[in-house]
Amino acid sequence: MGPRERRSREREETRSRILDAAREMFVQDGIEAVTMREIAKRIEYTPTAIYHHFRDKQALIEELCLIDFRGLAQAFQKIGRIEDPIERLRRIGLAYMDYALEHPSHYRFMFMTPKPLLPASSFGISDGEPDTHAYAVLRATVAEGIAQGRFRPEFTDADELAQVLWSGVHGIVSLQIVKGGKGEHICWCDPRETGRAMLDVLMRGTLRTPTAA
Amino acid sequence: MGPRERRSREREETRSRILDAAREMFVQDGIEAVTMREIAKRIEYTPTAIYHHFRDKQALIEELCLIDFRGLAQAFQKIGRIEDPIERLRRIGLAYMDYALEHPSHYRFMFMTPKPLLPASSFGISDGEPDTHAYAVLRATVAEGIAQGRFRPEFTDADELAQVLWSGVHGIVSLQIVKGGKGEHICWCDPRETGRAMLDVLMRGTLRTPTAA
DNA sequence: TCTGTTACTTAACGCTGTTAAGTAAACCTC
DNA sequence: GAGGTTTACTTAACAGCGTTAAGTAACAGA
Repeated sequence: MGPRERRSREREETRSRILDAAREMFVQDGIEAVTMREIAKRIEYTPTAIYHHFRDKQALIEELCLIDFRGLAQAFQKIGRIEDPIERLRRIGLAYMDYALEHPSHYRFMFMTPKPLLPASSFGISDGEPDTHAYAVLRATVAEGIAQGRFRPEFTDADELAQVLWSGVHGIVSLQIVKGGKGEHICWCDPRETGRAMLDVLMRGTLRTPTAA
Repeated sequence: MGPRERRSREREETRSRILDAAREMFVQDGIEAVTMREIAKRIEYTPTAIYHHFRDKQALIEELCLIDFRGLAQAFQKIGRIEDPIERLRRIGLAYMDYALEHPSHYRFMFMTPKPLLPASSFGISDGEPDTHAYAVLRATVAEGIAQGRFRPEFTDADELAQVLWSGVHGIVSLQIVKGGKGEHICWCDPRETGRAMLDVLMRGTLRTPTAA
């Protein structure tokens, strides 16, 4: 615990302060309100200082989202203990929608914004990024259901079925995030309700033996 | 046909040239590549000239999208002649997804980007904007199906059911637009295929008498 | 011919993300 | 302990953005 450790600990500390400031602005005012200058001002540094901790703005926000998405990964892990793969799917869907609706800014950045093509496993976690990992969990669960013969016979491709299910819940939350409520003439229903309805529809539409309503 | 008409015709002409230039950049390089300065350069005007035809960038692109979305409205109108509301729903879903996949930039701007709160029927068309109108068509068709007792008894709210169906197809195309193919580790299926699968799932999940596969 | 409107340009403002160059302190080595 | 290197940060600037105030030159109508 010489001065070397202290230095790198201090470095990590300002790094965290940058992330925390960015998070606050990010969730409060949305992604377009996050400017490097304002993040810097909030922590009383110059904008340039941030570039010693993050390659650019994209990388900063990406890391922020990745960190915060670990919450979803943990929720998935807990769900993973449920035996019945179909019940597991249902719970995964609910957890996913809950997370999206509670972190709309994060969700928007991760799943509603095209990335400028990140250089393929840009940092440490390799292909363990939360989104890819989350898809892997979904796909595995779907595959388990297929193997158990729980789905209708036309669903043989785990990727296709997983993507249909993902699209269903993604559709609900993304439409809600971008159009929900506000000035629209459309009378938007409670997303938790339509979300549950969607999940029911997806299940009844894909399962061989429909569960009792 | 005095010089007065000629003047306003000329005005309309440069207005169209702005829209055409913007459209070209918009579909080719995506929304973030559209800068006022480059649009102006392409038609050999100064950036300021554009502001004599459009309030700001948002209004320009909005009008562009609205114009181009008339193609979808026309497709919906043709479909409207089909008698069976369920078959009509299916066709509406297919037309919607086709349009989205053929005009990803337009779609992204219209349904995947939060608007800075347009001042409620900002110009002429009032609440006849294509997106609201398209939803009205969908909702009416759903309501017709409900009235005919075609859906499962738990679906009584036309808005809720319409939003579930819309979310289903929106989920497919929006996920495809933002994540499709590219560098991902996920093995993405052909969106036309997953789209059809989604439509089948939605129908089987909502209809009282499931159609033959 | 005069007057007012119209379509456009020039020049600028304030903002953005980003970077080259400089500084001052802390560290390691001799 | 002196010298040199590394580190964390600042200063100052660049190029680009959307947007606007003010000016200009051509044209329309009286």
